[in-house]
Amino acid sequence: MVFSKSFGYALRGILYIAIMNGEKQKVQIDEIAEKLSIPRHFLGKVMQELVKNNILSSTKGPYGGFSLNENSLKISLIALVKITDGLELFESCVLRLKKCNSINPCPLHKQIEHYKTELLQLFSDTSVNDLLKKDKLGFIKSIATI
Amino acid sequence: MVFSKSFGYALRGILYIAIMNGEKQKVQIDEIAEKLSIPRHFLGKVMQELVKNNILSSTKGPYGGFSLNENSLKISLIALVKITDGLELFESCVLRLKKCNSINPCPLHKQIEHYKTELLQLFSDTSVNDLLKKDKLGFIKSIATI
DNA sequence: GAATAAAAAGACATGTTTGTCCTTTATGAA
DNA sequence: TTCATAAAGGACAAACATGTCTTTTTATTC
Repeated sequence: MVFSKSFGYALRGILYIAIMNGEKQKVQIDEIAEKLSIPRHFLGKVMQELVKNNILSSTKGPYGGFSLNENSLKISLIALVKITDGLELFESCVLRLKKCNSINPCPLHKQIEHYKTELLQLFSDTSVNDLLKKDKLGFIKSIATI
Repeated sequence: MVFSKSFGYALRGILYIAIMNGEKQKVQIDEIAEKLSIPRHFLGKVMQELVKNNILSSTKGPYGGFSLNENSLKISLIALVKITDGLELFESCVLRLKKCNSINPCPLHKQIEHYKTELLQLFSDTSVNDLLKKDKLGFIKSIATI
């Protein structure tokens, strides 16, 4: 349920680039950081990681910036979480017991397992594209409100 | 979904004392820490906090230790989370947007809200006592397996 | 080739969580 | 009263997440 700030920054960054696409292909980190109120350099690291994982492309120099790949928007939320946070959240015990499983469950195992499964399903089935809506201005507002 | 280690330590600590109750009223921090493989001093801090919040009692000196209060086991999981972690997890936006709400929702708001509500409900409705079972040995094992 | 623009990369700073150590305080027993 | 025992409390350390700054690399334009 609680993901890292990196995850939020990554998702919002991708969405911002997607919305800007059409007006301009390349979007600079300075613009994204400013519009979304994200620390510029920290966002830079996050975006670098997305480029390394082929979620985004980047070009240096004048007129450079970050841009979407053909399949950028098809990425599932779970794939994004995997890059920014890893999957421990979904795979590990709430009480952080290493040996907790359905055979030898912790006291909360049964109660929690249901949520983990459902959330995992949702995040596997939902792509970044699924989150995009028609109203550009409203959408920018919704990802920009700190 | 992911709570602090303090939460896990607190819950397992209370459960351990509950299980030991009957055999002896007071349980020492050293015993709990050893049996549950929890860092002794860190557990000490967590237990202190529980005493401050009237979840447990403690007595110093020989034959001292931690013991349950009359209502210790009636405490809800949400009350425990509140003490160890605070309620931000349940109250804040997944993307950490301050102004996210049902009127002005972030792109994940609708998808996530359902889980937050259900988990909050579960944690409000479940008491520590609800987690206790018959089989003492199996239960100790289940809270002790790191 | 020189100047400029933008991402990449690495070093450093801050904050929070988690963990350790040492001293103080309270309690019970001899 | 003295001693031993156990929690309380404070100071410190390590690890990790987050944030900032500076330099390097790459690309574009002139």
